[in-house]
Amino acid sequence: MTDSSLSERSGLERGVRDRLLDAAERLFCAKGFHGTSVRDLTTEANCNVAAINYHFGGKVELYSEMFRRQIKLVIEESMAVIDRVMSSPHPSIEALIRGWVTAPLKAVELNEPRGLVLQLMVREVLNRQVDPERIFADLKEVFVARMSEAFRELGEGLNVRNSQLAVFSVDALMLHPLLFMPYYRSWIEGCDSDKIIDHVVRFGAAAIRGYRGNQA
Amino acid sequence: MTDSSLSERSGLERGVRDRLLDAAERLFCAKGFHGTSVRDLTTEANCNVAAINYHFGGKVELYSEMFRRQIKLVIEESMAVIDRVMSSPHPSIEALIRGWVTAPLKAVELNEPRGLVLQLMVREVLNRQVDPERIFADLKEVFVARMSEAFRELGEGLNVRNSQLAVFSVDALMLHPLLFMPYYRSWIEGCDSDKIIDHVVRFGAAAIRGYRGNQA
DNA sequence: ATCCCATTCAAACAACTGTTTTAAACTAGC
DNA sequence: GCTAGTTTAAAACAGTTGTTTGAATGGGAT
Repeated sequence: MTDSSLSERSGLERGVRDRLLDAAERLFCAKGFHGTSVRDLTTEANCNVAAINYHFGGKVELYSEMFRRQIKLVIEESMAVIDRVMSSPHPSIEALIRGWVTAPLKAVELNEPRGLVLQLMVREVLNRQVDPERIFADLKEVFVARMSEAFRELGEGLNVRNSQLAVFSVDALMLHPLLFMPYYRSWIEGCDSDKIIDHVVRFGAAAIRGYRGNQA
Repeated sequence: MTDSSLSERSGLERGVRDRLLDAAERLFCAKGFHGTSVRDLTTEANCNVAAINYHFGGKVELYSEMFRRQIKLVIEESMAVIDRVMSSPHPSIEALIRGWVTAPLKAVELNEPRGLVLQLMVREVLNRQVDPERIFADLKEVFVARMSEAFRELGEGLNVRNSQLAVFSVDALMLHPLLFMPYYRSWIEGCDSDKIIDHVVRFGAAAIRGYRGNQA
């Protein structure tokens, strides 16, 4: 009984290339680029060290490939949320923010990849392992453009720049607990992810409403 | 003419230990912990590789030492700002937030250590190179406690938990442009650090005022 | 001058890094 | 069954990592 026959029967085991991408997702998110060696990756993926260079060309290429795949998923999910909220009968700033931040914050609390990859995105911006422009181009053209447009529709009176700044700031409100969740939980009494989400929604919505009134 | 006599005359040259701490500040902030080798550090400090182990015991101990020193400075500055604003004739939420965020955001725009070390703090939380509790203990006990207290004084009606969450959220509003300043500048037309600071002040103050009204 | 202690130095240390090599195993096509 | 092409394997590659060694300095105190 060879390995391949066993893997075909189980129906779960995937090829070496996919196993490496899965291992990369887990390990890079947990320990970062420099903290993860190619031997960590290949033992996690149950394959030979040479497989990384054979299938991807090198460690950084594997990293970029995994990163690109994840970013694409994040953007798709986010766009779906915006469309869903904006096409609902009574769209509101609160519903929009809640739809945006709930999934990532819930995910990071459960240590799921959906939240961890956002942490890695921040780390990546600081480490500059790959060219940021190539990775974040879609984020700018697609997500920020669409979300700031939605903000202008819901919070009337916002000009373009202020709506873009508002998108960045709500991103800030979400990213902060996403990065520092343990500190929220231990420093603030009785603080769980539900309370944080409610806070972000109310804090962000109040800011956008109040902000609109006194802009230049 | 020996090295020591030369250094004494110049009055600027400091001991190897201090030169290593300076080099650590520059290089760790620029390239992170893993991205900086002990040989990078010692050549920058103009000393032998063994000096790190002799004076600090190892690379991580040098890192911790530099980090501790910088955190202390950050906390002291922040506390001074709070005291200055709160003892002024007409303290306001706007003045408090502006005093808090101006220095770091200006510093990061000029690539000064005052701002870079805050970037490194975020990176450190993600990399977990040193024990976070030991480093951030003062931040919790001193800074968050005092700032949330000031928020409660200025924004009457905030309870303890909401004022603490507000401190975290304003920190979020500051940290986000501090990490992503280049993206603010290139994605948002006509966006400089002054406009960002004004935005954070108005956005944060509007949130706290509006937030207060509808809390449970 | 002699001793002592702190400091600095070049050199070597073992362990680990990402990548390459070369041969073996496998899978299809004929 | 043979062969061509893709995939895997063990081993070695050259380079870097953080740390240690042991000898060589330096300046005071006795």
